[in-house]
Amino acid sequence: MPELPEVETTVLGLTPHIQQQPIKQLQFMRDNLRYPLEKTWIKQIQGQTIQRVSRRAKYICMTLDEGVLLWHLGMSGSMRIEENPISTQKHDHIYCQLGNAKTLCYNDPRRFGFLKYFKQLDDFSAYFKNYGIEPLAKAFNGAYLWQLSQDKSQPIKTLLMNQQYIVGVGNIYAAEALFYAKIHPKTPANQLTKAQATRLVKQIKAVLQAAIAAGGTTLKDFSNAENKPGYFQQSLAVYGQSFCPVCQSEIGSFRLAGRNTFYCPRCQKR
DNA sequence: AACGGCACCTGGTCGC
DNA sequence: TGCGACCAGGTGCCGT
Repeated sequence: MPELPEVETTVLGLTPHIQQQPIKQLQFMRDNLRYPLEKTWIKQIQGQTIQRVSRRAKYICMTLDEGVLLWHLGMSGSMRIEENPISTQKHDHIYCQLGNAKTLCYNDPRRFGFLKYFKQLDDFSAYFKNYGIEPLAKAFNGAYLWQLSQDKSQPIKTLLMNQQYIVGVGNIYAAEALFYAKIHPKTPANQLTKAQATRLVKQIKAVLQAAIAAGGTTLKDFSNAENKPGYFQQSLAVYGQSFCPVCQSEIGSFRLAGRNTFYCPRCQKR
């Protein structure tokens, strides 16, 4: 799913409906998402107010009076707001009724997503200790990526998608950014020139921002808080495409670390 | 340590 | 129309 732009879209869409709202009722329709949902959370969470909604990496964070709710959308998750009376959908797993009579619904066909409740902020912070830099942060620049890459021989695409180094970039946006930067996905990270690193960072930021502006990419399951799809799939240059928008060459693909990897053999020479 | 392989799930699509 | 194989935005464990 949901890479950074889809999570950001979800956060932006949810915020006006749920921020500063008390949680009146929390319902788990099943307890086996990727990680178990613990029944004891319900009592602890009900009655608390959602103070703030934010994104970290591919996670949605809801800061409560005490602790944080941490959501991950997995591959097929989405969240939407329903007005009373709510219309239920197949694969709705969590309902959260708010003080404003709206209901936050978590839907996830494949159930790779999850919800965690951290009562202690320290535990919440600790959860992210092995996560890397936010790609839209100012500190993420060409010099940073070049430095990060120096001791790594793995393909640059694999590095981009490793959340330990850079968060939020997944299979779609890694392919898109590498295409615009004219870098072959298999290029060993430590062979990037400084100029390439600078180009790549610029294109990562540009593609993520463009995707956020378009409301994310909907290949199949993703929808925003209004239950509407994103539009960025119309702007994809290489992911899932047949011909290069620049040179009209046939788009190539191969498997890299188990993921289908799209590229233009002419624009992205090794 | 770093990497590939695969499991976790459902559902859509394609070929027979 | 039906069935099996294969594929999908992510993550994490297990083996080499």
